[in-house]
Amino acid sequence: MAFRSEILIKLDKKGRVLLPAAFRDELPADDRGAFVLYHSPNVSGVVNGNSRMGFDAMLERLRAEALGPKGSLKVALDDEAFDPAGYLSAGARTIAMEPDGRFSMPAEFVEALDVADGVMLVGKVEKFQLWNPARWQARRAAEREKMAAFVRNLSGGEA
Amino acid sequence: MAFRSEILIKLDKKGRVLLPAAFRDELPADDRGAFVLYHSPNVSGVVNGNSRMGFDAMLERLRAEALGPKGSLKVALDDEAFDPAGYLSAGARTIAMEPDGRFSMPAEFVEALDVADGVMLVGKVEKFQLWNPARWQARRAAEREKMAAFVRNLSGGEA
DNA sequence: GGCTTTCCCATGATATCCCATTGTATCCCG
DNA sequence: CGGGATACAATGGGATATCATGGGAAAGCC
Repeated sequence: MAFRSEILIKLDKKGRVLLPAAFRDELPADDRGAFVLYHSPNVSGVVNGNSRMGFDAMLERLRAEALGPKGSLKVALDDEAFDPAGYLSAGARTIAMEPDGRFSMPAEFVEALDVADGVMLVGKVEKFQLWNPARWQARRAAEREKMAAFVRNLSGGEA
Repeated sequence: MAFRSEILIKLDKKGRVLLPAAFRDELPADDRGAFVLYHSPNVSGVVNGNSRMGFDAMLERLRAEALGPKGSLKVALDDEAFDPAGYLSAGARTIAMEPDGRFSMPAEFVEALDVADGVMLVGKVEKFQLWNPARWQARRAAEREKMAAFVRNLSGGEA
């Protein structure tokens, strides 16, 4: 399971978006009818997506990391302590797809992305992202620079 | 089963509140007609909600954890010892829904939340919370900071 | 008999279902 | 290897169902 490629998809006047076949094929075989969208925890204007399975697994790792083994009972009772998994959940929505792979984009995400008639879907290995197409172009240009620098600094075995 | 998303719901002049479809769908298939509301054990102004099943399971874990294997017998007899599960139960109410998913909010919760015409429902994975909308905004803003810090401190491979 | 609670119906907005269209990729067959 | 036939991906749009909400009528309850 690995999300790849960037695909520009129409947002039609009924608010529907198609999850491209390339992404649908990466959803678990036994849970193809729905997936999860959630606000990026630290970048505004970015919405992340994953399979329900993938999202839940991430929450679980998060809690294990943040709270230790006895965390589950504490997190169930303590409403004061900060719970990163709870935070992400609040910003997440389960999205059901029609048989043809389309879904209606919740208004909150349309606003967050500030998109009007197209959404850029970007594969990020174990998750994917939704971007405003123009913003993604800018981001992508910036990342190209960083990637080049990263490769340059890989100081391989060669002199 | 995982509660997600935040939804603002009207509290109408008859004291009714709708449990949104997104939350109703997370209730066990064989127990869709009712759920449980209970006061947060450590944050005033917050009311928690869960399926009857989920709430009971939490109480059970609580007793097992707090009192050990022989806890159930002890708790049945010892009225002197403090029983956290009993405490939570006292602050809990089973809420029956109408077929359309609405329920009438008990006055004690309306007071605790200090709401007049709207309630914010927030998904927290294995339970959900009810908030005064304005208070939730404040809480959410604070948590956004904490989340960003949390992500920052995940000390990736970068130097 | 007023008051609250429950049941039922109404309504606007949204989401879902279903069918149609177009373009591209794949297949099949000689 | 060409040349269509076929399958599937992406999109549009009408009809229908569901969601969230308001409000009237009926059924308790002191």
